[in-house]
Amino acid sequence: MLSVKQALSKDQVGKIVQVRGWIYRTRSSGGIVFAVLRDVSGIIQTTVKKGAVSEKDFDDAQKAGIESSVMIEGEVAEDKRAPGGYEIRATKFQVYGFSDGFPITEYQSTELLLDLRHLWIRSREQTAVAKVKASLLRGAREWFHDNEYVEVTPPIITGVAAEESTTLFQVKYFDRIAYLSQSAQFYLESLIYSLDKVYSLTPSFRAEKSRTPRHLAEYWHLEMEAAWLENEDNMKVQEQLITSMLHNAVKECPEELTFMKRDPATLKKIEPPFERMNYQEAMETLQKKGLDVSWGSDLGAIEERALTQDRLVPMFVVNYPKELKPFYMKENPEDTRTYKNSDLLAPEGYGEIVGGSERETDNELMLERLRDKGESIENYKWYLDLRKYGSVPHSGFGLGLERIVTWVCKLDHIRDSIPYPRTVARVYP
RNA sequence: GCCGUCGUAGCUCAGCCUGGUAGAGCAUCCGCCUGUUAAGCGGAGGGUCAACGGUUCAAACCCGUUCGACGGCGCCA
Repeated sequence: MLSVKQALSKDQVGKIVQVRGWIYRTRSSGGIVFAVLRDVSGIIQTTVKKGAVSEKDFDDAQKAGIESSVMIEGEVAEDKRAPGGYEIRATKFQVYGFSDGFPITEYQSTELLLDLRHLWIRSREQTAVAKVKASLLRGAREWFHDNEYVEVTPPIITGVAAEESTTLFQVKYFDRIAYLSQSAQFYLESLIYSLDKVYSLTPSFRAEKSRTPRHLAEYWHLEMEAAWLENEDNMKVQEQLITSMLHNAVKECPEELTFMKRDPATLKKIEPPFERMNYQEAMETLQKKGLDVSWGSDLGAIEERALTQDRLVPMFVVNYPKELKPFYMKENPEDTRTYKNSDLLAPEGYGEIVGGSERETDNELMLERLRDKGESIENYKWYLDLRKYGSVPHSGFGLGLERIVTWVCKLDHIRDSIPYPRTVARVYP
């Protein structure tokens, strides 16, 4: 048994091979059936001629519609008329499962593809995206492994509603209420005291009613936290990690990237260091472009797009005003209006993909900020404890995996970066 | 939470402005076709026009309400 990709080779020409998979396209013209076969590795045309196979096999080949599962045996031939340049001339056509008229046809709407997601994930687009995603993840894990980070497994169900409780999903937890995690950060911070450098890959849940091409209610969150790490070094980790992810995808998935209209060469060229732009400079740049922003304005979708749409390499925006960011970030001693933090923006207008910062170590400062925000101190008791027993400077960040996939695969919407997107309007299938 | 667009055959849409009793292509089924590229030719079946209410002799079409979907903003990764 060969994969389709293996069969598509000059070495196989003249040999009898067996392939199996699903019918991707099929056309019949009386005495000959053209069945294009799909498997994980690609597609290949097979021709089934009357007389070259048994009568039953020929009947089955005529009947087998799109997505029927089959095994085909035949001789590999080079043929200019075949898409891809090679075809298999069948001597056997064995059907495992006939397919009813496949409901996804040439004409598709967004709604249909979401309703039939369990079938649409078989598409070549979805297959390519899934492979690229796996490659990006492998690149990330390799980098973490090479740099002695320990992968840890923080909880998904959490007990207190830390950080803007409105954005959390509630779950019934025995006879109490618990919440689905929106970030593993606090738990990762607690683990650096023993493991020094840690990371985790977990689903994160946000109950924000976001209706945008950049938001999911459930997404895969790659987070890292390291002791003794200052904000500038935190950015170095990000640019190295992302480079490792991109380069691994280029190495493992050049065909899938090209299929998604992403030239692998543009990713190959991305290397550290990424540009660091101060928040202040970002505001000035945007003002020069004619946008109505000033100190204290947040960078929304429009602003991020304006900053990055002509770039090919990600960029950091650093040192945001404190009022725009959460309480746990470290004050910037060079400008105490700001934090030692960074947002990493993807190029080509795709927007924020990573948010990170050095963490505050002064409990008094954090208590003050929490009080200002009207938060209940009780909820943060264990977190504040961490600073009481051998506090160290440390930093970390969170990366939205689907955001990177959206950029790398040039997707119009983040929902296509995950097999079963969870959005405000959809939990089915 | 806010702004906008759209619900007609299994799918993609036309018809709505200007009311008169339902159309096309694809898919399905039946024929024909030995080099097709989501082929071609002939035939058949397939519709509570999202739901409810109103106006009218008459509503897919005009008006209202509800529901659903999608596009965008905000929030974030």
